[in-house]
Amino acid sequence: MRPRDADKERVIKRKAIEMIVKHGFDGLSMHKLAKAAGVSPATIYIYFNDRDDLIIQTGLEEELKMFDATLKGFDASMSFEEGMRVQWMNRAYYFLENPDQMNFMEQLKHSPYHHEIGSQVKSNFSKLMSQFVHKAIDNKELVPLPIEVFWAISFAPLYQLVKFHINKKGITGSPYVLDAQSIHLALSIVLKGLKPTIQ
Amino acid sequence: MRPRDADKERVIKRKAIEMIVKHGFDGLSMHKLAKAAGVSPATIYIYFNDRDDLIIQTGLEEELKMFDATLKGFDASMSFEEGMRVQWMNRAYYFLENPDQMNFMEQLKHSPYHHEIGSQVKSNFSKLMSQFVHKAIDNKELVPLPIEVFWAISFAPLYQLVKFHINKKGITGSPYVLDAQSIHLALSIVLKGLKPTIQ
DNA sequence: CATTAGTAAGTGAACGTTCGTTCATTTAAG
DNA sequence: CTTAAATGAACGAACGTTCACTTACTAATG
Repeated sequence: MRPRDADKERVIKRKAIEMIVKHGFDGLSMHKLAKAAGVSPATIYIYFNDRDDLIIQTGLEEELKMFDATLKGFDASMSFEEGMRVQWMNRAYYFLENPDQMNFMEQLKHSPYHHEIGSQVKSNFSKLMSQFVHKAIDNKELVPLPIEVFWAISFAPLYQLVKFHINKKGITGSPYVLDAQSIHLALSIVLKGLKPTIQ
Repeated sequence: MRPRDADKERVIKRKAIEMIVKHGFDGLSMHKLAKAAGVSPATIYIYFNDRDDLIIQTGLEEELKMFDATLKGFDASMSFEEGMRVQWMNRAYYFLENPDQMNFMEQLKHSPYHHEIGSQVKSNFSKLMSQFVHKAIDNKELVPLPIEVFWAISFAPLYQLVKFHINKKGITGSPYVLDAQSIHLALSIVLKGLKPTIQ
């Protein structure tokens, strides 16, 4: 028996991400992908059932890598502020170092494929996050709020800043580069909003 | 001379949005769009140069409508808190009442078309916003920050909450409905973070 | 007011191309 | 020797776009 070439699957996925980032889902054709990956079109169908499966599998793998990076050094028992800092920095560095993967995941999240990637990974992650949030609320380190409101306020701003950076354009359309100072400033403002006021 | 049917262009754009929301940019074919809009494929090319032009023109029109709705009752001379409240509520209601348009614009923003819709509208809007922000900083109603950091903290959370609502799924994957209470809670937290602390 | 000439809107069929996928065959590793 | 990986050619379907043609509205004409 002949074994599968693990490299081949990796190259196919990576090239698929590159094509989607450059030309959108429209621009991902199996013929072009095969050429870019240096394989026959038929070879792709050894590793994936069809085009949709390729996209979804690639999305799931990237999601897993992203969560792994996010949770490096994180522990649900951390103080609220420290846990937030770890997650912000993990995310910021991962996104800035992997702009294509970030861009691909954002396209995926805003496409109809979104509904098909409700994974085990995501479920485990949100449980951990839920623990972290409820503990922080109980400890009066965080104002009481629904988990979705917490998420939106905590992380949506970071994602938005990174998107400005990756697009190289700010809100006015002029060139934009995200620096460490802005990340820390944004985080401190978010934390100020989220922490209960001392009476 | 025979005049153009203004309805026809509107129907084509609306159906294009519906198809993109349901099936992504992949799912927008000129043949299917023609059928859905009740016209011949060739008719679409009377109103638009090609498929890309159709998408971009539709995006520009929606952007204009969105900014109009956003700025209803807004004035750059308002107090920071009141201006923020007006914009949050305008946006929230417009998005919740026009989920397809919101979804379409979000797909567009995260696609490669993004680079092609740097419009006059957007430029005017960001100038107005810039005035509002700098005035608020001068008046010590707002901590000093780059406009992109302001934007990310101010509005990204609202967009995220609306997306949860439109997808009918929260961060955990369970059903989610956004209510007025959560909008106000989120806004108050954002404002708390953005306002300078009184010493 | 009725008729007509002119013009752009609107059409269905057709174009060549590219699409996703499969198949008969070859290649290479256990 | 066996078996699955890997292939290039080929499939029908669908794609974006165009073209020769008809329709319907405007405006000039009498």
